[in-house]
This record gives sequence, structure tokens and C-alpha cells, in this order.
Amino acid sequence: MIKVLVVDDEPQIARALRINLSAHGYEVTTAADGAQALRAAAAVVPDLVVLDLGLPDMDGSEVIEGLRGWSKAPILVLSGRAASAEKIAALDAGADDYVTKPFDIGELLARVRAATRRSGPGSESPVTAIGPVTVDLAAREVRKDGEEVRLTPTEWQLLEVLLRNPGKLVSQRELLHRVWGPNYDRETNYLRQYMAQLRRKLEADPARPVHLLTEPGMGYRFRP
Amino acid sequence: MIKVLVVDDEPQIARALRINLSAHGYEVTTAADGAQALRAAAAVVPDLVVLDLGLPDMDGSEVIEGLRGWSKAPILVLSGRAASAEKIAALDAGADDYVTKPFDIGELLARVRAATRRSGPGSESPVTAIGPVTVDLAAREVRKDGEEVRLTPTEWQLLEVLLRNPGKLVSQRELLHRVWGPNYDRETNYLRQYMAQLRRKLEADPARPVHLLTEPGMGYRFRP
DNA sequence: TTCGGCCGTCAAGAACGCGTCAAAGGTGTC
DNA sequence: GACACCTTTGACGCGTTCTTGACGGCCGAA
Repeated sequence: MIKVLVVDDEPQIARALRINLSAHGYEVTTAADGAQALRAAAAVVPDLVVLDLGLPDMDGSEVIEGLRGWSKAPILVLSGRAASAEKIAALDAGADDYVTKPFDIGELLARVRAATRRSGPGSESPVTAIGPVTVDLAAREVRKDGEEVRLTPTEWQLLEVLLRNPGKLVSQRELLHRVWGPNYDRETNYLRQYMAQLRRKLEADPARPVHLLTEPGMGYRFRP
Repeated sequence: MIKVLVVDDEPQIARALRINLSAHGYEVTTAADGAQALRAAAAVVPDLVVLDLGLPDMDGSEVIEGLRGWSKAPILVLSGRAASAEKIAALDAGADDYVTKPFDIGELLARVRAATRRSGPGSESPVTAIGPVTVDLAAREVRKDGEEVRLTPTEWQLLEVLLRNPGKLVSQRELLHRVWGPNYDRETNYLRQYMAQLRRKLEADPARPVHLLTEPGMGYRFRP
């Protein structure tokens, strides 16, 4: 989840921002003055900072410089002052954007999206570990003892359904529907066929599976 | 020198921007409409684009998407429209900043500085090495054993999508969408054709590719 | 014990997808 | 207008994958 630090001394604005940002899936921390802001930034390490310039204890550029000393997170400045000199000062101090109050909340969210989009995609994909095997669903990559394992498209689909329901029993019907389509209900021989192939490729001892389990009469289960 | 592409159909504004930006040490190219803009962008590969939305031939978001297809350069939008919906649309299309006319030239320059500051030092030499081949995405230059290799525009787009997802499998659908547009879903013969050309130009042994790999039935993958 | 259901395994032909070659449109340049 | 280059389109051989059918083992029920 993307972490946003909101710095504003006016409680109603801070509250409005917290509500709107949370509603859009951001994890929000708030601070009411510059000192709090710097402390909070060090604690939570935000991915983006929304900073009101009219703080009681410090000048806006001081806060920006304090953050820029160690963080590269985008800083989006809010301010009641529309004078160009103010904007220029803030931007040159290290801010990434400058919005004057009153502002449209939709526009602010769009600017937040634009700012996070730039720095965002530096994350790696989650990897599922199955004993000696690692599965990277996003990259579509399977490794067994470091060696690359090739799966066919159908094998991938089947494995993906199981891995996305870890520990849960998935009925044969659901597996058939999600891999082969809604018209397949009774072709359990397909499942037998492909589960065997998956076990052959992923399990240490395919005859005695530990992670890709059969529940006779019901379906199959992936145990992490 | 930082290269800026200015796109504006009003000559006086384009001229004013050119003069001001040049005076501050930027290398400026101008374009008067969307088609010119996209062609100029492909030719000079700018580090930043200043884009007026009121172009005669194309919609603003089209231009933005056309650029975003292959370039990560910051896009600073100029517009006479102050409506929030316009701003949100432009920002979500891929723009980095939105300034309403009339604007203060000092503020614009500050926003240009802020935008270039981000991408400037952060973007470490984006040269990708593929065995005996080096690819410089920013400079649009490919060298094989020191010799320069020429790629067509389509080849560039395809290669860029793959290189920006190192190790990750990119589905044929996504490749078609990002290179040919959202209306192409099943034209996998295009992919076969152009992947073969890329391998012929980049791989040491095009018949046995090591870096541009096929995942049958799924897509293609670039392995560093 | 015998029977029937269910699962794992093996082995075939059928169908599909990929790489390749060749050639026809389209666009800009000289 | 001729030319070169790039894109689009069609067709073919080949390897892989999918589909389908059949067989034997295990287990619970009769």
C-alpha cells in the first residue's frame, strides 16, 4: 500500500484529506506542524508527502529541505498563497508540485496519482515458495532448485487458481470452469492429467505430493 | 544540455517559451500540432515536453498517450481550460503537471526545473546490455560489436516494452496493445514477424535466442 | 470377497502456435 | 514519377500442446 504523509495545521483540511486518500487506497499519516512532520516522516518513511505551507512552527521551505535531506519521496505543496514568488521558492526548495487553496479534491488526487506513478513501479513481484520451488505469478516464472521450469499455458492457469486460494479447497467444478470455461463440468480426466503434470514438475516426490493435494470426490488443494 | 520540446499552435506563445527556455540553458525544439509533436519527439528524444492542449489536429490526451507509449520524459501541460475534469483527464493520461493560462513564466520555469530535477539525476545511464549488444533507450541507439544497428519505429516500441519488464513475461495481448493499439488482440503474426526481425538484429544466433525468448501460447520475455 | 467409483498413469491422434519465407500495400524522399 | 523503406498480409512445415480413450490400483460399500 502506498503511504502518504499529510501535513496540515487545519484539522478540517487534514481530516478531509485523510478521508479522501484512505478511500482511494492510500495509507495516511497526519502531522499538524513541521516538527511533527519531520518526525513522522522518519518513522513511517512515506512514499509521498502532502505539505501545507502555512505551518505555525516552521517555514515551508525548511520543512521541504528537512525532508529532502534524506528522502526522495515526491512533495506536493498546498498553500493559500497564489503569488508566483512563493511557488517558485517552494518548487526550487525541492517540492514537486504546488496547488493553491481552495483546491478541487479530484484534481489533487489526480496530481497524487501522477506523482506516485513516477516513483511507484520500482517494486518487485510477490513470490510464492513451495518447498524447493519458487513461483512468480506476475513474471510467470517457476524455479526448482534455481533451475528454470517451463509450464504450458493450461498448467499455468490451473496452478494460478490453486495458488490464489492458498490452503483452501477448490472444487473440481470450479477448477474446470476457471481453466477450461463454463461448459466443462465433468471432464475430471483433464484435472487428473494436468495435476499429474504439475506434480511431476513441482513436487519433490510426485507420487507423494505435499503441496498439491487431492481431496477425493471434492477437488484439489494447495498447501503452502 | 537538457532538451525541451515545446508544442503550441500559437506562434507568440511558442516563441516566448523558446526564448525564455533558451535563455535558461535549455535546447528547445518546437512543434505546432500533434502530428508534428509526435514526429519531433521521435526525432530529438526530448528530456521534457511542454504541451499546449488546444491543438488543431489531435486531442490532448491522444498526444500524451502517443508520447507515453515509448517515452518517460515529463510532460508539462499548458491549457486555457481551468476545469478540474480537464486537469484530471490530462494527468491520468500520463501528464506530470498542469498549468493554466495565463501563466507566470517564472513559475513555469520553476516547474520545469522541478520536473527535470526528478528525472535528471535519478535516471542512471539506461543502457541495457544484451550479450554483445548494448541498447540505449533514451538515446534510441543500438550497438552490436560497436557497430550501430538501425531499428524501425515498430521494432523500437516492441523492444522497449520488453526491456522495461526485464525477466517478466509480457503477454501477447499486452504487447499488441502497447505497440499497435487497443484494437489489436489476435494479430499474433505481427509479433512473430517483428520478434524475428529483432532477433535477427540483436541475437548472436537468431535461431537459438538467449535474451528474446518465446513462451509458447503466452507471450515473450526479455532475459538480461 | 466382490463390486463400483475414483484417481493416477500411459499412449495415441488431433489441433494449435511458432518461425520462416514471400509478396503486396503505403508512405515519404529524391 | 520512380525508388526505398516499412508495414501489413498470406501461406507452409514443424514441433509442442491439448484432447481423448483406455487400463490398473486403491478404497469403501454391499
